[in-house]
Amino acid sequence: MGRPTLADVAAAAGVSPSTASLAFSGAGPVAAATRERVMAAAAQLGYTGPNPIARSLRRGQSGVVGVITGRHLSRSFRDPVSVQTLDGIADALGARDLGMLLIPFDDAAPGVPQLVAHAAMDAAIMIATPAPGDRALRTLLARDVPTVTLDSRHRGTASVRIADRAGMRDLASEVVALGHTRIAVLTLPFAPGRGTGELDPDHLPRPTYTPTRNRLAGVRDAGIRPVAVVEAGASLVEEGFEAARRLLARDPRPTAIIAFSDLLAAGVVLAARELGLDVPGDLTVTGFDGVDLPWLAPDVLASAMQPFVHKGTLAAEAAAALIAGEDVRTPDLTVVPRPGTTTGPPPH
Amino acid sequence: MGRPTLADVAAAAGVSPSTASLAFSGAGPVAAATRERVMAAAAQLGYTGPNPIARSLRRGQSGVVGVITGRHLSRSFRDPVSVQTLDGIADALGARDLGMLLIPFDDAAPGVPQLVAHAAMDAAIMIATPAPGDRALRTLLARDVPTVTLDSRHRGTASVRIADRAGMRDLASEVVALGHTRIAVLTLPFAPGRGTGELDPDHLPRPTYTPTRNRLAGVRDAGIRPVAVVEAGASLVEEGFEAARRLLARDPRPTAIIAFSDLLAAGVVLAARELGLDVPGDLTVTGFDGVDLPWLAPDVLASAMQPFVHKGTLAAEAAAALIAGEDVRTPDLTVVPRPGTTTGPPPH
DNA sequence: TTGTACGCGTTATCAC
DNA sequence: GTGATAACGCGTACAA
Repeated sequence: MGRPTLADVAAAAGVSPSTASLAFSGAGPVAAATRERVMAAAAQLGYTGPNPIARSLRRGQSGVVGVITGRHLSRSFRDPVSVQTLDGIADALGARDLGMLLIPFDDAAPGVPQLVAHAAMDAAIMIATPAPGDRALRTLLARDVPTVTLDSRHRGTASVRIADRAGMRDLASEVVALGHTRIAVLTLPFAPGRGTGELDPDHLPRPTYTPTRNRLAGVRDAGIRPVAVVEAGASLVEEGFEAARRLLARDPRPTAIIAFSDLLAAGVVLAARELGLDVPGDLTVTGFDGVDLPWLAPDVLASAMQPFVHKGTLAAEAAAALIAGEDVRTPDLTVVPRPGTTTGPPPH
Repeated sequence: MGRPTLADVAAAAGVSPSTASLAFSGAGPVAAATRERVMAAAAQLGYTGPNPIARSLRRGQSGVVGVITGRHLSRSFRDPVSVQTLDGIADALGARDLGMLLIPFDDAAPGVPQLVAHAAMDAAIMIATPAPGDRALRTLLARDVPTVTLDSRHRGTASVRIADRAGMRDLASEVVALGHTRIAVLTLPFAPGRGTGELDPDHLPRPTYTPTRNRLAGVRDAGIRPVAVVEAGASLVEEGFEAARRLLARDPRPTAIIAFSDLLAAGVVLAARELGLDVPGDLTVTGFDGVDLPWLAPDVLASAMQPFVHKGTLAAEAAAALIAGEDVRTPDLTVVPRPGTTTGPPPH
């Protein structure tokens, strides 16, 4: 015989299955003596508790929240942004005894992973901001899995958003206030699957990717008309490095580069160092996100700090609320300026 | 009416439930025309595939592997060692369409999380090497969840292990060959829940924590009789820093410090820098693990590189094999020396 | 090639 | 406080 079932325990204890169930779940009135007998029988048979799958079937809930990360977890794990978000999610889910099922997915790759389409989950959180039509998101919605997205609003999902437009406006305004006029912008991707490339500052397409759109709007809100715009293919130090080489080769050289993420900005700083440029003496650099990059010492990026952990926590709480059938409305989070050491007046 | 079931689809298509099931799973002969009708009915009703929970119950498998990490994922995510291991696990599980359920657990905290005790999983992988009697491991074994551990052997589990004793012996031998005689050792914890502290080199307890035991044995294999031993409370840069301050305050000062992890060794290098000591001119430092610490530049730690990603892959494959009911025997992995820049002859 | 019948292990509901 | 019954949604012998 295989694993004992609750029915076996009940039989051994001389009670009905329903009573045994109550004894275990504690969800009903059971005489202390009866409970004792049930527990004793369970111990005797080596029964370690209700089969979680059967319980899930009966209750119609799996107790699991799917967390959709970028393909290759290595990237998510190495990216300080995802790490903090995941951390917040893990904390909040754990506090509710909800499981966290990690599902790597990349919309650029063909096919939809089995797990997105078929894994048991009561709700899902998409770590990466999905573009409109994102296949994972579509699949989840088709399955009626309540979904939480970050940074962007989609039909049928709850979303946790951040006031990044205002944050970028404030940050960019400081650059303007310092006297810069030849300002270049290094953006995040405008849409999934686009490579790195230079754009015409006067004819920028509308980014479908929300964070890019908001931050671009923030730059404009600050009254900046960039002398050059480079779109990075991803938020990576290497991308920032390459883009900065292009921007810094221009004549006249920009006196400030506004990057849409700290990782990109870090790449800019490294490129400037390699060219023998002083930051901020020769070049002002700003980032976004407010992550900790000790290896960039002695420089500390001027940035806008996002509350990533809190973002994760709110996302998980939103997921829990969706599971409970509640309506979810999450307030926009705000970003906090971080002065850093990478801004200064333009060289004359 | 709620979500449509396979029975609904079958009814709509005018076939029996079993036929509809076969049409979806593809596990039996179904006429093309019949399949068409079933799929059409499914599309019509918005049926997105078999309910994963019911399917799990029926098959007796959940398709999920639990991954037990240290409490607070932030720590695991920030620790380059865990990150690489998780990465390897994620890759190998994903390739098999197995879900990865992340379960934070700390044996030092009271209680066993619900998830360890009650989550549905076909197998588990413990990222952190469990000490004998580890409560999560005991719980998993009581549940008959096939479990894979790293670096240590336990009854009833498969294990992926590394030849760290030999690796440490080789590394330590090089320090000896350079002529050092006043060698201090900075170890990992001997057992869970112990704090930082200095130990008597002549009366060391036997570490219950396997990696510590093996690396200590490796140091002895190299013929070293340490002048001082400090046990770190955890593999953290800060711990290494504090321990190094103690060790470097000794008179006569050790000329070499052998640390049991790169993070600890990095802390040692930082402490040496703060004291104005030259590495390796005044102090030789070695680490273990072979992780990439760009922020320590220009120093690169002499170390022994563990194949963490591969370790994770093997662990996941072992888990899959256990699920399939196969016997698992994983070969010991070897470590590769990394020369680094932190070793040299002792000052005269 | 298709249909029937049953069981996976649990829990909600209701009667006693 | 306890027990009988049904149902959660599916897969699979087995019979047709």
